[in-house]
Amino acid sequence: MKEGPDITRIAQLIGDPARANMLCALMSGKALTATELANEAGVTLQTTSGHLAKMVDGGLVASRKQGRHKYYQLLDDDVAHLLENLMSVAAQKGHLRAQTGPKDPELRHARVCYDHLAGDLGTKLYSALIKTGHLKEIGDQTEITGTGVSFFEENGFELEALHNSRRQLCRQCLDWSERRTHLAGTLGASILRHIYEKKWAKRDDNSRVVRFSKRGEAAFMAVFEIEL
Amino acid sequence: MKEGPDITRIAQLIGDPARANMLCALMSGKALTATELANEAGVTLQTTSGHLAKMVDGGLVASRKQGRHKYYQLLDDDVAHLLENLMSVAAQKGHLRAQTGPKDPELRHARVCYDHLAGDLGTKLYSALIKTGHLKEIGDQTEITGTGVSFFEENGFELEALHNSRRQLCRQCLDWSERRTHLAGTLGASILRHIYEKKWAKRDDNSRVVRFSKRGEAAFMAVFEIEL
DNA sequence: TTCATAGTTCGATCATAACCGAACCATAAT
DNA sequence: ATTATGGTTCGGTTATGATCGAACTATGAA
Repeated sequence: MKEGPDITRIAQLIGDPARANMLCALMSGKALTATELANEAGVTLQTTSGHLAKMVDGGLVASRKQGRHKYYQLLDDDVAHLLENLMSVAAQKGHLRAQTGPKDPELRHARVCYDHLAGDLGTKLYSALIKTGHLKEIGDQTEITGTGVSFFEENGFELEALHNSRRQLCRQCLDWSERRTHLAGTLGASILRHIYEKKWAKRDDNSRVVRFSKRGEAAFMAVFEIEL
Repeated sequence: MKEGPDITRIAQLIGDPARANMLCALMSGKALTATELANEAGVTLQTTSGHLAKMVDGGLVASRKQGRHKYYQLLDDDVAHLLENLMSVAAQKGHLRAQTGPKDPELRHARVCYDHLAGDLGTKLYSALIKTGHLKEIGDQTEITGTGVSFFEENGFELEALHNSRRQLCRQCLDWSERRTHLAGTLGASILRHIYEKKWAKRDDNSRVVRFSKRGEAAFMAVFEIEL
């Protein structure tokens, strides 16, 4: 047999604890420096440098030099999608971390998944968009509807620009904590940006947590007609 | 950070060459014995036994005893999906295998990709379905059209049942040999079953090769209006 | 210039785990 | 019963690669 692309290399890269921690940190969508990633992974800078070189070589992360800092980020959203998929399978098989972090409940409530919203609120947003008819599912694919176009444009989204992107507008992403779908793609990313712009929520600096204010969450729920 | 499910274990399991080969072999959907998997992986039976125990423990494969044989298969289609995803990223990043096998030409012509047709014929089938207007591409997604529905139903496909499946109807799958798209999803699987039922081709027992008869291939090309 | 910070490269150490030989258990055929 | 086949367990070997200390380069600040 032995045909097909060689998955060993990619899986091996992800399968090291230090590198896996770095990749999870990069799932925040933020570009991080080598030093920051070293802290995340709990290894020295030398070790980190070696790991990052391997991941750049393997096509998982991209680097960008800025002054005397070197910023690293996930190469593209296919890599992000793969990682979330891995998390989903891992969660399903019960491979949770030995010690759950203090932020675990917050993460399950609302977190960043690369560049869009995930967690309880993310899945609820998705359901609401389907229920109000702004999006519709065709098989496992999701598309925007006529009323959806009006809705988003009335709320200041520039769909034209989103449509012209190389990336797809709507994409389903499996949520590891909820085991349900949330919305990825340029529209998903755009909604998260909208949330920040409206100051409904802001990001936690050292985690994937998206922290809504009380009023922000209420406004968010109201605009997108999300039910409890 | 260090929150969320632990992806290390799963990735580590996949990231070993012997285990990756076994998992790829199991992507054929068939249940295989430990001995068969040992041959696939090119390691002794003892080593294989150890690998399989780890993968069962890790939730990637399931075993079933039958007489003095023990059959192994992928645990569920989430695992298959994850592997597909990994292959797609690997192919995209150019991680192909070093040595090509003896059946390589046949594999490149027509082979099974989990449960659907891949290779030269697979990609040509896909192009033909687009060209005849039975499927249409919307960004990175593919959908069936009105004429497509008629076409498949006239040819005995039960689209209703396919639509109701949890899996998606049409899905693009990147072909490693052709570097082009072929059709996956329930429709893709259904077409492959159709090919077997019409006896246009049959599977090679020890590989993913799909071997068309001369007349079978001609009939296949004619029905789907595939051009050379 | 001098110093400090960010990151890389090199070499040595060390732990993990893949591997196989050999012995073992389980099922089936003779 | 005896033999053959399929699979597991155990122990020892070996290779890979993660790790860090130390020395190095590069950029920026004083």
